[in-house]
Amino acid sequence: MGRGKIEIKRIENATNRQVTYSKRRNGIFKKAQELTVLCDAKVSLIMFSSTGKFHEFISPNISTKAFFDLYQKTTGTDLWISHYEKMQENYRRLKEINKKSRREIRQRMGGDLDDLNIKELQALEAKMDSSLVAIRDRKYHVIKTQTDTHRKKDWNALQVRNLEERHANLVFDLETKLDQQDGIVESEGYYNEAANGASNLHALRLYQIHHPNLVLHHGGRFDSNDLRLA
Amino acid sequence: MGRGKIEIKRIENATNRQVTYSKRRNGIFKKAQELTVLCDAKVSLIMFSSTGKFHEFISPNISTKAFFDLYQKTTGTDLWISHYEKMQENYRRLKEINKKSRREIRQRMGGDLDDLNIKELQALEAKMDSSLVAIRDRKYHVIKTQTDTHRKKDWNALQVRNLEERHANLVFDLETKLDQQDGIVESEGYYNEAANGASNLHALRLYQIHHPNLVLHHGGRFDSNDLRLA
DNA sequence: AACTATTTATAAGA
DNA sequence: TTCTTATAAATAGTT
Repeated sequence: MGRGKIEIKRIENATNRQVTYSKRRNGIFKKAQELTVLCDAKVSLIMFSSTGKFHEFISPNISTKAFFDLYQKTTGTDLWISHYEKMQENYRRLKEINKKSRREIRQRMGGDLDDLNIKELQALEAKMDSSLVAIRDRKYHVIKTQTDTHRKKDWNALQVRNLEERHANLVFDLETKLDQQDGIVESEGYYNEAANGASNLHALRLYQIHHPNLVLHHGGRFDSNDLRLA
Repeated sequence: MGRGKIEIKRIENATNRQVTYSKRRNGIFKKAQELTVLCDAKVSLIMFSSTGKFHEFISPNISTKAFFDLYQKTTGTDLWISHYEKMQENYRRLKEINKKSRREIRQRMGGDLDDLNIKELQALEAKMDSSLVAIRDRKYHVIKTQTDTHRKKDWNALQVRNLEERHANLVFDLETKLDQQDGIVESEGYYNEAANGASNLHALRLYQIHHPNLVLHHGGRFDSNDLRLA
């Protein structure tokens, strides 16, 4: 439609191409606008020229975000899935770690012991015992370094400690005889994984670059109210 | 452009509207296609009719996903951010819970005790003690219910147990005297939060609905190769 | 950015 | 729907 018929192929002359782009862009935006109004349709028309200039038309009755949601819902496509999957994977990992931690705590609290065998129970007991010693050590340290107003309590505490020490030795001797196995269940290895999960997440942050040549046709108008640069 | 000029306003007759939509849709798709080729532009044209029928044209030299990435990059908009933020919030929460769990375990292992006061140390010790009792109970239970081939071990274990029981009582008595406080630090409250975090995440799963009236114009063609229903 | 000869799109009718 | 065709609209080439 013009002085002569043209073949639909890339216009090699850059100036001509730019001029044609500009003319036809207005034409297609007008068409989109008319379609929106005449047929009560929702239309999203986004284009980038060969020089990277951006233009958009979107029906006034919908936002770009809503349009996308509708698009994804309709097509069954999920444009976010790759991002989501990475994050969900990290989340899943963290949950797993959490579950293990909670279980470990429960066991150390004396619950959730039903599916441990003797070997495991003994290992757990040994750990607990040594931990208790450490906690008591710390407690006595704190008590000892307190002011003289607590002297009496210190004495009591030391009494407990001596008793416990003697007892611990006794237990140890008996346990040594009892034990037939060697290894101790190691269950802290997964903490490193947690740290990795966190740093991977960081890489998911989306960039936010503003393009200087931004040109917007916004819905419902084709007159000079459009925002234009260049 | 037709037998008569028309006013650009919603066509009230549904049949006419549908017919016009159909004709003009073809027209605008052709225009988009020509623009793509003539001007070497990237074009995304998505539309939904008033009856919800979906049609799309996208330039053959780009995917919808890539188009969107380009769109976001160019406009500085981030259509995913709200989804991301929710997930990040959950992730952050889970990490916090995890940190607490790990700290609690470390404390129960006898580490990380430096910033606990006497009160807290005593509470921790009490917990550990009762946990140890539970673990031992379980161990003896397992031992007792084992076959007769382990009878000798059982006997040893019982010896340990008796000793420990007597000792535990002794400790308890002394501790009772020593303690001045009443409450016990409760530190399991956040497990509930963990459960909530997980279920919130669940709600983030994206729906995947395939629309039965799906119609696709895919890039670069306007002949009968298009997939069409309806 | 305008002009205008021509092509193209399409409204109405079949 | 699809085709036909008179007419409106878009635009290629020109100024």
